[in-house]
Formats: sequence, C-alpha cells, structure tokens
Amino acid sequence: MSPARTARALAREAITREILDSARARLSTDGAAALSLRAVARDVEMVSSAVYRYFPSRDALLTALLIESYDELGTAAEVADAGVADRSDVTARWLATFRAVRAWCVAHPGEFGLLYGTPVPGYAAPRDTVDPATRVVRVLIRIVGDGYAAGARPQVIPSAGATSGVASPPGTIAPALDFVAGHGLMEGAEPSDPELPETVRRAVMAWTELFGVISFELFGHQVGSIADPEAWLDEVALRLAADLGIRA
Amino acid sequence: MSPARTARALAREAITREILDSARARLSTDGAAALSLRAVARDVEMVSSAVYRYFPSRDALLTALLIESYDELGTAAEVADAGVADRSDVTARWLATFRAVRAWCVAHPGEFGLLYGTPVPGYAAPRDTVDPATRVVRVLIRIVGDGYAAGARPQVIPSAGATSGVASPPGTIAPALDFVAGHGLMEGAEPSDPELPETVRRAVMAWTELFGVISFELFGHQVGSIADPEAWLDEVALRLAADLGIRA
DNA sequence: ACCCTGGCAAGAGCGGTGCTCGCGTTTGTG
DNA sequence: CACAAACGCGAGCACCGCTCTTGCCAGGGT
Repeated sequence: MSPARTARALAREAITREILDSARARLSTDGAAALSLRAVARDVEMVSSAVYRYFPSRDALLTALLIESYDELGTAAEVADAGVADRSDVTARWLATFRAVRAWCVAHPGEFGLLYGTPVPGYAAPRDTVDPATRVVRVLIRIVGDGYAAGARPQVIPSAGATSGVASPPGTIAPALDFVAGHGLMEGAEPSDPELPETVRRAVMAWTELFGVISFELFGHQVGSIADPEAWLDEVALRLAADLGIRA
Repeated sequence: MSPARTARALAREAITREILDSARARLSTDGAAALSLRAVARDVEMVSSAVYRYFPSRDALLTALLIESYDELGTAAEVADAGVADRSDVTARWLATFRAVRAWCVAHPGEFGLLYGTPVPGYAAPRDTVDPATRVVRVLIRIVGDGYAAGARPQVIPSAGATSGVASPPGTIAPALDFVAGHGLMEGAEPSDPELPETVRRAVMAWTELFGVISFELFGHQVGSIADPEAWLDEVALRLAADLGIRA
C-alpha cells in the first residue's frame, strides 16, 4: 500500500516538504537566481551538505519548485473556471480565471518570478515542466473555444494580407495547433478546422496579455501609472473578452 | 569645448565605456542577478578593486546599465516611428515600432532581462530610471492618439458596468493620465478629455501585450507553440491595431 | 539475536562573490 | 617644480555553491 510506511520514509517525506517550503519562502526574498541551498539548510536547521541527501543539486530543487508552482497555478485557473456554475457564461468564466491567476501570482511573487521571470542562468528546465506550464493557457483555449462554439465571434478578423502582405504565414503557430489537437482540447475540432487557428491565436494573445499585466505589476513597471492593479486586471480581462467577441 | 581634454579624463571615459560594454556582454551570458563585478574586472584586465574607481558599487553599475539600455530601446522605438514618412499611416508606424522594439530586445536579450525580467534581489532602481523607461509607451500613446485624432475608433468600447459592475473605478489609471498630461503627450488633450483615458488605456494594454510577447519569446515560453516569433509579433501587432481601431 | 548494509549529519576544503583598506605610482595643476 | 588628486594593485573579510570524507545509527536479512 502506502510506500511510506516506515518511520524513515515518513521522516524523509516530512523533511522534503520542509525543504520545499523553505525554498519557496526564500524565492520571494532572494529571487530564484540567488536561491541559496545553504540558506535553505539554515532555515530547516540542517547542515548544508545534508540537504543534498534530499535533492542531488540546486537544479533539482529548482525543478521541483518549478513543477510544484506550475501545478498550483494551473489548478487555481482550472478550479476558478470550473467554479462558474453557468458554463455558457463565458465572460464570467473568463474573468474568474483571470482573477484567480493574478491572485495566485500576487500571493506567490517569488514563485511567479521563477516561472515567468528571467530564466535562471545555467539552468534549463527539463521536459517534465512543459506540461504543467501549459495548464493555464489550456483553460483559456477551452473558454474561447466554448464561446466561439456558442456562436460568438471576434469583432475583427484580420484577413491575410489586409495590410500590404504583413500577415503571418500559416505555419506560425502550427506547433500550438498540433499541441491543442494532441491534447484533445476543443473536442470535435480538427487541426484543419478553420475555427481552431482563430481560437488558439486569440487565446494565446490573451494569455500573453494576462501575464504581461501581472509581470508589469509584480516587477514594478506600473508604479506611478496604475493606481489599482486589481481593478486594472479586471478591465483588461473584460476588454480582451470584448475584443475576442466572447463577452456576453 | 570637450570637457575631456586631458589624457587622464580621456582614459577614464574609454575605460568606463569598456567596463559598461563588458558588463552588458556578461548580462547575456550570466544574467542580471549574477552580474559579477569581479568578472567584468577580469574581462577588462583589471583588478576587481580598480573597478570601484569607476563605479562605487555593483548597484551603481546596474543603474548605469539600466538607464543606458532603456535609452537605447526608447530611441529605437522613436526612430522607428519617426522613420515612417506618411505620418497619417498609423498602422505602418505601429508595426514599425513593434518590430523595432522586438528587434532591439532580441539583439540584446541580456539587457532585456535586466529591464523587464525578475528584479535583481536587493536592488531598487532609482528614480532616474523611470523617465527613460517610459519612452516606448509614450511612442505608442502618441500613435494611438494620432489615430484617434484622425477619426479612428475602437470597435468596442466597454461601457462601465456592462457586465454586472465589474468595470474599473475611474481612478484606476489616473496616475498614467496625469503622467501623459504632465509630459505634454497628446497636445491639446486635457486630463478631463474623455478621449484621453481611452487612448492611454488602449496604448498601455498594447504596450503590455508587446512586452508579454517578447518576454515569452526570450524567456522560452513559446518553445513548442510558436514556430516563427517574428511573424507572430507582426500578427499580434496587426490584430492589436485592428482591435484598437487604428488600422487603416 | 546478531551483524552489516545503507541512509544520514557533520565538517573541511575549493573556488567564487561584493567590498574595504593601505600601498606605491602616475598625472594634472597651482 | 612641488603638491595633491586620481589611479592600479594586492591582501583581506565574510559570504556563497558545491564536493568529498568521515563517522553515527537504525533496519532488515540470516
């Protein structure tokens, strides 16, 4: 049954948890790049070398933090969307998701910096992190898809080459389309479906704007310009929904 | 009337330049947070303590890099906008500005990380940096303002409280409006002008999206989803212009 | 009930960091 | 010409991530 039956395994689990919590606390104060394994060791009252029994390197600890944080954020987005009873009210689902994502990021600025800030030099995130990292945008794609499936349409659909041949070649976001199809998002829609690219492009743009807003807020680019970040995000969410055409 | 007549002052200027260049080169490889004064000292073949004759601290060096980079980026944006001969072709000015900003950021990923990535822990940017930092968004505000002044209008103007009282209170971006008025952007428009808030709000949103796209590209959040970042930015720029209503 | 294997903490050591201080030298100026 | 300011150097302090070796002690096989 439970693989953690012995006292030894139980203690190991508890200490691992303690190390992760201390490391996440350190993220907020020192930043991801300066995450100090020694500082974490002091926090949990162990000698620095002892921590290496639990995480073979600082990079391994970073990876664990990365996956755990991406999962928390993704869960927050999914829970927020699922919490709207009226599934046809895409605007409410949209706003709830935006608010939940911002709320998590504001509550965990250190983790946000790790996820969406400057990459830690010398550290490359392993493949295990890309799936948790896409959970938020998947929620957005689903909401936009539901809205479009219900008949909503963007106000403006830029036609290819509308302005002197500057439109993107069709292959620009092809990998994203394959990803969406491969994950079974937007069931019934095939990669060749002309609706799919528009849905994905709009959702990816909104995803970018969402994290741009949060990034500017948390990284201090709004000081002196945005007085109320929370209200500003609401407004951005609603304007995006209107531009997307999914606003009720 | 060069103030650097003596050989000593000339040498000081040259060495200062050399230090700054080495530091900026290090930004791309090691990241801003790990910028090592000793490492740049080795690059310029000086003893670490000698560098302190030119920059009193690592933070001072960081500030110099910040201001220099913000100014370069701002100049790139201004030059790109000014380079469009037909001033009434706001779409061309818009696209040129977007492309120039991305081009600079892609060419200087280290500096971009310093400007828009995770803040360096323990370092707070002084006031001198906020004016250079706003040069890009000022260009965007001007273009949107020109477009609206010429009669263009957003397709959708969300009316306050259109969706169950979620609209932002009017004071949300009040500081930004004061800033625009104080800098004499959009001449003729007063803070009470109902056109001004819409212009600024749209420009700030576009500014956020622009840096969100670049941030995702440079920080590795597009791997596996966006095949052609350059084409993607073009598309985003044009879609934003269309949503803004300034597209020709 | 024994003993031995393996998880664990401790500590020394290596090379790196920001920064300070005292030294001798070079350079511009009164 | 002599004095003072600016300059480069090297040692040194306290910290960092990480490696390696040493010794302790609990668990499980016989």
